Amino acid sequence: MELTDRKKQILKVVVEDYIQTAEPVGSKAIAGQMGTAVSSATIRNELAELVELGYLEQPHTSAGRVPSPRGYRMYVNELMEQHRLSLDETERINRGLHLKMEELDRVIAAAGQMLSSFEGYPTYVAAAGKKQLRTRRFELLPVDDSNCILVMMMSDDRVKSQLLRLQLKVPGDKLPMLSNLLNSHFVAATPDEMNLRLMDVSEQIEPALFLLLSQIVAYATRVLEDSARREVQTLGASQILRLPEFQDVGKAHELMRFLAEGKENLPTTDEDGPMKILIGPENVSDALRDSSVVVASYDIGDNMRGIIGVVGPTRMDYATVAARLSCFAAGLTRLFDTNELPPKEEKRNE
Amino acid sequence: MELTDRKKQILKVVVEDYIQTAEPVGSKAIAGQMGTAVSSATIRNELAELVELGYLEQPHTSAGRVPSPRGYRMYVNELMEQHRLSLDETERINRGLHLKMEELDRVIAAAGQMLSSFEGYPTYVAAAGKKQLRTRRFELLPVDDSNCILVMMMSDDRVKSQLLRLQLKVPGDKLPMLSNLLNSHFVAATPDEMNLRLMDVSEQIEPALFLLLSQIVAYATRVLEDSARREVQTLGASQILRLPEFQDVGKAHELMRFLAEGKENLPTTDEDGPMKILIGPENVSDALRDSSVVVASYDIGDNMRGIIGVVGPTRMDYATVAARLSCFAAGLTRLFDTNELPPKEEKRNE
DNA sequence: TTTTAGCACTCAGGGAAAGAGAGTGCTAAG
DNA sequence: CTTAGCACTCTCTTTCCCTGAGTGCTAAAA
Repeated sequence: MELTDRKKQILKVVVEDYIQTAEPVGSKAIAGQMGTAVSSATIRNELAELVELGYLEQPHTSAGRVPSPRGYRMYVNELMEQHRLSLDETERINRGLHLKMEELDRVIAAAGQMLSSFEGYPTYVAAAGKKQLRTRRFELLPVDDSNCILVMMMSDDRVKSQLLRLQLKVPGDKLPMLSNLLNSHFVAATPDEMNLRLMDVSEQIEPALFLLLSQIVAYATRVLEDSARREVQTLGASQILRLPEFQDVGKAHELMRFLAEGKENLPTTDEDGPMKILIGPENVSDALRDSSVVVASYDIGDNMRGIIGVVGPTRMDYATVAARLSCFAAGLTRLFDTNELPPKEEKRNE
Repeated sequence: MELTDRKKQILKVVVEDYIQTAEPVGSKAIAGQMGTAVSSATIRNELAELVELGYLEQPHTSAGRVPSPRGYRMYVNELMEQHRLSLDETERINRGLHLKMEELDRVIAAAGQMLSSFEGYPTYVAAAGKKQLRTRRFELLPVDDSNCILVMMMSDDRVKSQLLRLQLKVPGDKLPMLSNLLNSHFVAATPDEMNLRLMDVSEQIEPALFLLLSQIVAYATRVLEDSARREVQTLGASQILRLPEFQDVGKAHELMRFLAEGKENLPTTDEDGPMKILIGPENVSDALRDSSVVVASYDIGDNMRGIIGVVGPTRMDYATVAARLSCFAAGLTRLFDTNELPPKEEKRNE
């Protein structure tokens, strides 16, 4: 059943009032905030029906009304007005994002930190490769008798390097040979393939070199696997302690533990959509059943994709949070866009 | 004035009982726990004097006694018995430490995480170079017309690399020349010196190369500075919510904010000592005034030094915490000892 | 002089009782 | 369909009282 316009209007007022005050909203207050002049009694009748329909809840008989998850959902889907960020704020966000030019993880973490302090809620961020990473090129640089440098370039243009401590002395002039071997046999390989190929060449080369080779392959495998792993960082978790819904230490503890330990289970955006809102029980994780999550995704160059999300009480200012989040996501995508702004080599850092 | 043996014994009982229960300790309970048979009345007299002397406090007239910071200090300095970890536990710690072989930051963070879950308190970790880091060697590898790879080795044997996006096309055959220039003019330099030297060579080379050169120098400078910066990580902050002293959300919030935002001000060990215990008001930071900190340091190879610390209520089990912390510090030092265990190149990772 | 038993006293914590206030549901009139 | 009026409900706060743990003091015992 479709709600009448007036019911929707009332629902909207209730949600927005409750978002601000965290107190059940009474009929009189609603009447005051509604443009059209209707008496509180009328409102009361409407409220009773909205409760009936499951959009509102009543903490106890003689209290005001509180939105139910379903009410929030309706609000988010139909009632909520697009919040327009002030130019000033957009500016501030973009400026903040451009400030830092460091390693990928840190830029993202800094963004999450900033978002968290804007919203007053905890946030989380993560980045992961879109497709399986592969090796692209190897280079071995001699250092001295017992050390050499391994440089490895990956399919997403990132470069990793590492000092290799040689167990057995390998004459410097063997390195180019080994380097060639790597580039001929171990390029464009996924972690799984690496080890297979290692088997293939095992008989072609002398044992001393093979030892070094397997050391290199092990390192490369780990780097590839590491980059594939999506590492979630949470920021500003302590913010929840400001909120009235977490004045109960037990509840606060539960959520904070989840944010610290179970963060891998925080929601992601769907494949298609750029943003996703999960309200209360819509969350799968038990720890989030009384909270809401808004999460957006952004592109990191062409090969990676990241997410940035906000965790808050169901009584969250969805309009503003969603607006800010889009702004952040857009800003990050722009920041990582390789086709723009030439002097940005730093962003591909690791 | 020196305390009598019996007073010390009583103080010890009070501290240890309070550490366990977090409840003020009464004279009767003390009488029960003391080996020598004395009546509670006698204890009461002694207690009154200990309060007089500032070793104990009384929350209110008719409550038991609670150790004052001074009491804890006395306990830590003289009364506390060396806690001996069980072999099993030492084993577990060392096994846990050896498991991970990743980037430095992560190994350390993993150690902090483990420590935190052992103690049930928040922990913090950090690592920093002992002396100013310098450049040691540069290498430029061609990729294609508009990209090349910069490899840079530092005085602590770490290697960093980076894809450089060239603003102007630089013919591949110019790279060795540039590489030589770098190795002849920019080696063994601190960040400050780097820029000075850049000035020196500015006229010797053509503008296109100079642009690239300054890009490289900027990158190198940043890397050197980054490595010098001591980045503190805090772990398990939410643990405090389990403690009775932080059932007050306000207090919990204050400390958690500090752990998240002011962590740079967390105490370090002194130059000399390997471990340091700070009790309540001995802490400089306001947020730690009601808490205690135990911090230990460890060596990371020859060039770096790290700290690992525990934050808890003044009512902390100092004996156990100190013992575990030493074990962790020793384990980490051993883990990072380059002169041992040949196949460990990974630990010098970044 | 030190220790002990005895006893009155203090004070925090918990529970019951009472009052206030906000808000509802219902009824009857507009 | 809307509104005014009114009785009713329920939480929250305050107050009061009681209980119990633990003390401090005094006077006797060692």
